[in-house]
Amino acid sequence: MPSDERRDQILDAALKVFAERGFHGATTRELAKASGVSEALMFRHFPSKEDLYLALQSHCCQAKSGEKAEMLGTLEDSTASLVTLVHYMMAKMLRPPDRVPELEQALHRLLANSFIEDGRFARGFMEKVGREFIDKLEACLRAAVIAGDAIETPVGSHVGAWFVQHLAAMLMLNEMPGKPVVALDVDRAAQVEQSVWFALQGLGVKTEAIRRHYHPQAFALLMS
Amino acid sequence: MPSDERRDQILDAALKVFAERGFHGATTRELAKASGVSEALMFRHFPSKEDLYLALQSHCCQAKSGEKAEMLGTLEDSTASLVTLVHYMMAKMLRPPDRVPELEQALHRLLANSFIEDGRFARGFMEKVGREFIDKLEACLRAAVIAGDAIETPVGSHVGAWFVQHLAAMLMLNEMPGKPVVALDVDRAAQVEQSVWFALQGLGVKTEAIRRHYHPQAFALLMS
DNA sequence: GATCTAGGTGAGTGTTCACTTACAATTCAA
DNA sequence: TTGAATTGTAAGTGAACACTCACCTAGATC
Repeated sequence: MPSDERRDQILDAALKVFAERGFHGATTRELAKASGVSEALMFRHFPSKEDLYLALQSHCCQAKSGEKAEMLGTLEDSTASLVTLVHYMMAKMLRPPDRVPELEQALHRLLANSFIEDGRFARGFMEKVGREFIDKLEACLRAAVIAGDAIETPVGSHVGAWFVQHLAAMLMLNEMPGKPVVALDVDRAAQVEQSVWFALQGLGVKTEAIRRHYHPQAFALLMS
Repeated sequence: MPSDERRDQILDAALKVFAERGFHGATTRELAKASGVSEALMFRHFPSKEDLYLALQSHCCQAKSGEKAEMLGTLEDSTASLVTLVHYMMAKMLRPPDRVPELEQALHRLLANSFIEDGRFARGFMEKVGREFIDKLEACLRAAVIAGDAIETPVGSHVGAWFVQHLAAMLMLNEMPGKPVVALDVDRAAQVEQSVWFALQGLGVKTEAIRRHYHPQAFALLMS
């Protein structure tokens, strides 16, 4: 097999193993076995376990970037888009664990680990991948203010957009162990709906405007 | 030295080491050295590394519980208390790293690790320690609705209270690596202020009521 | 003052770790 | 057909790991 393919194959397998066991918890034997090659070959492609880990991180950054750009590009800057964006974000984060693709789950774990370590991977990832989302959300919020659907508040649009992202991230983190850490006594759909309301209200969107633009059932159908 | 004291001494030292290096990253040699005893003695008190880790988790749960109860008890259920609570929470999470006591920092890291693992520790901790806070916040929110300071929204008071807690947790997590993962271009005080606004608005508190009750500078003086 | 017990340790144990070496198989241009 | 480069591995290596064991020591008990 050509060198690049092998490399990618090793990286793909390593993502799962590192995500499951953490950097120190993963052994080189496991890593090699998971990618179906000998340890020796793995060490030829990546001179050390640490190098493999770092390569994996930049591999993830490149792979994920750009994926969303097209979807975001088709949305105009408006209150309706704002609602769509926020719902999309929350619904994505609150999917039941078996609906989250294995690779995405692994990536989330890697990101969470980075927060506990030096944060470098998470920082790089957020800058490349989170940015587009935040920028769009911000633009839509400003459009909503101009349209009279949202009021000006002391929460800056940029900061507010990040708060929404933070909330979504924590909702996901909460679901990451098999059993949620905090088990709210409402079902998933209601949790999505309420988190969307909370976020939009937090940004200063008027109650009446939310009611006008947000129809959770319609969104649910659209996305399934 | 009596057995219980030694036990506690080992646990205190282990908290820091486990927090810094993670479970797999921490070696028994380090753990013993940090607590100033031989490995042999450590293994007499805790039959395995895993046992030490588990003992540490329940030790933390017990130690922290009850600390806040008195402070919360003195607050009446009102809009003013709601504002106070939310500001207190956000200000606490957004302290500059050097103002966070070492033990608390370590506890936060342990909690974050638990989210990535099976979540059991975090779940136990939230149930014991988070509950009081959430209950109080919920009661205050209901009082605010009755007082006409907040509107009824589709966001349930219990769910809303947890969203506030989630946002606060993520703000902290964001600051956990030395350098914040997402660096917002406003200073800490403004970040606290804006997160309080965001949270209160998210809960449905009216703009006018927030403006009437929330005076960040006054709070800042009060708490320093 | 002999004995017992609980607190304490230096010097290991076998195992597993990240990483290496020596060497075989395949490819492919000259 | 050759031979240099690339792709691959079985079988190691020393170091570090979690954990143990034989043996101290101080002070209470009889």
